Amino acid sequence: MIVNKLRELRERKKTQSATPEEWSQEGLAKKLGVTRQTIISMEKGTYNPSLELAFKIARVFETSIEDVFEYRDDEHET
Amino acid sequence: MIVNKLRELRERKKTQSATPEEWSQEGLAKKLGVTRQTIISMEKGTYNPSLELAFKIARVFETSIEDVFEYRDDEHET
DNA sequence: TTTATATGTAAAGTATACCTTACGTAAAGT
DNA sequence: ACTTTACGTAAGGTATACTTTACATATAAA
Repeated sequence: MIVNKLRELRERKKTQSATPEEWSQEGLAKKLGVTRQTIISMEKGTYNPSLELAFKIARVFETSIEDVFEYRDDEHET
Repeated sequence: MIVNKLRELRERKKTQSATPEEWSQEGLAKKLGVTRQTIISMEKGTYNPSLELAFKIARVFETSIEDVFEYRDDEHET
């Protein structure tokens, strides 16, 4: 299973940025070229991004994929 | 677009391993819990893995996602 | 009270990751 | 010659990432 720090990273950017609207869900969606629904679902953990989107996210937050997303083995794997 | 070093990494493991069969396409597929078709398609570049599979791959090759996969912007993006 | 901004939910559709099965080829060993 | 191992291709199916549209709620500002 994959957990992410998306909301945390976004909120941090929002408070630190001179233009917080850039870091609303909608602003982030625009930066990434996806819809707001996609951001919501990822923040909720409803689904995981594709590898390509994960790369874009890491780039936007100026960090690595491994810093945004964490992979944990579940004991119940198929 | 995403490019990967899968084939290269797999071949290296194959020659360096005491048990090269482990690192055939089929052997790798078993390690990752996917089918051989999935390995073939990724090595060919036909499709990109999910983030979860990318994590598993990095783990199996004892390295990072960024070391296995590279993200390049194309000029022609939607 | 009205308007704008940010967040959330739901449902139906499209694109693609991944699976299953089946067949083809080439090399190496018996 | 035949068997095994590794690699490849093709086609149809399932799961899920992502889209589109529409509606709802809370807050802050006019």
